[in-house]
Amino acid sequence: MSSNVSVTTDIVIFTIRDEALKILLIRRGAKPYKGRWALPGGFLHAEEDIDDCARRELREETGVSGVYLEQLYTFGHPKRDPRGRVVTIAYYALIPSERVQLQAATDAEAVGWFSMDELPRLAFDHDAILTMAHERLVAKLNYSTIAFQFMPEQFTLSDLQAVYEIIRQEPVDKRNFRKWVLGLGHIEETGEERREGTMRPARLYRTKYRDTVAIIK
Amino acid sequence: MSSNVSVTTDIVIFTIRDEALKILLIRRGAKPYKGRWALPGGFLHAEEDIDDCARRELREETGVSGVYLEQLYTFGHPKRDPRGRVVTIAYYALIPSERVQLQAATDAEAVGWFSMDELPRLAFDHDAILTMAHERLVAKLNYSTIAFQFMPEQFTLSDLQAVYEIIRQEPVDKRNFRKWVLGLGHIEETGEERREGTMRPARLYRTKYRDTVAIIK
DNA sequence: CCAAAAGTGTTGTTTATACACCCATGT
DNA sequence: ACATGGGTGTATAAACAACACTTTTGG
Repeated sequence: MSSNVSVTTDIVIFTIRDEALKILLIRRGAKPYKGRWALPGGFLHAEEDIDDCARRELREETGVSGVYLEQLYTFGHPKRDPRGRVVTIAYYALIPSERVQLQAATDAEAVGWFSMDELPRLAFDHDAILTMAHERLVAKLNYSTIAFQFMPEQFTLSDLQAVYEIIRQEPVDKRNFRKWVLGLGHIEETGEERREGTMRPARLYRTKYRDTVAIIK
Repeated sequence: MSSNVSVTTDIVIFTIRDEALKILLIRRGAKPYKGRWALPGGFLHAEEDIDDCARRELREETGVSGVYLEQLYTFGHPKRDPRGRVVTIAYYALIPSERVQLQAATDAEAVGWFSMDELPRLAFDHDAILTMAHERLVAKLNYSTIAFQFMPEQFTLSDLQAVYEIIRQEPVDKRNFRKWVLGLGHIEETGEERREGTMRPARLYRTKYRDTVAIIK
């Protein structure tokens, strides 16, 4: 019952930062693909569930835990890793923008956030993994509450709208958006407001079902 | 680069038969779970792509090839197989009803088609795999042309409607269904008709894009 | 002429889209 | 008083859902 197949998990970590959708990459310090940027990930431990493996890698690379994590797809082309036969179970995670700071928990030199439109060449088949994760995220915007996973505890409707605009790469009508998102019944007013600079304060909202991504419509 | 993890694929094979959605199961002849019904599947070969592994298992168990096959999910709980650490990449396949006959290509005693509502107890975590596959199939009916994969070369609109009714387990309005399915633009008349018994002949259709499952609306 | 499935339109309801002005605040 | 983003409603178009009768055939 042993084999010459190794199993890893790789994680595509998304966040919203500087008004863009960013992905976390790490620079490889060892062969193969030494010096290339790659998705965080690593080998499955002996007695570890695969979800736990992905969570562990996420925590080790970003210091973040308790965020949305979903299995994406399993990649297993025989030649995808020059070292030998490695099957990787790809996950993707969504991190609220506020928590991005915790990235300092890891070796700062070797970690970076990249926009989808300024990606470096990636190690292994990680570009294919990343592309699929991005497609899944864009698709899920339309039929789930996945975007809420990017939000901090409290947020304004404009904050939330910005997430949709950034991921869709196109403007969203303010009134229609508010009608739609309030009609979902998945967020509620906190009663507080955010005062910022010289403008009218914005009402703050929170998600009613913090850890759940619901399928909608 | 070797490990004590084994990798398998398991396949949930759906077809429409006797006016019901059926799943192919095989009876295990060896321990563990000897005598229990299980999903067809088997170990990943050394130089084999994982999709190819699933295709091979499908062919070995049913004699069928060239059908719709899609990766479902990867299951890897450390205790899911009593023999040791086995991660399984689950797939699901859709077989046109006409081709079901080819099942005789395998050991007839040990193979059976089961309806979702009369399933036996299954080996391993195969009930969880099967449940997920079924949910995926039902979900995909609503936003893809996946149901066409159950159809033979030529079929009537009533045949196709029956597939939707069987999977959804509820009646579908004939006029709305026809408007919708013809409006998709994915099927066309063959020009032929099917005469059967003492009733008005039905027009025959074929799918325009035989091997593609399109995402719709 | 009967039985059985094939085929065909209209209406009302819900959902999505387009679009522009007033409000509250800090300086 | 002004600059900035916050907040609000209506009208049109499109998609979806409900619903019943006529047609064609073989016996």
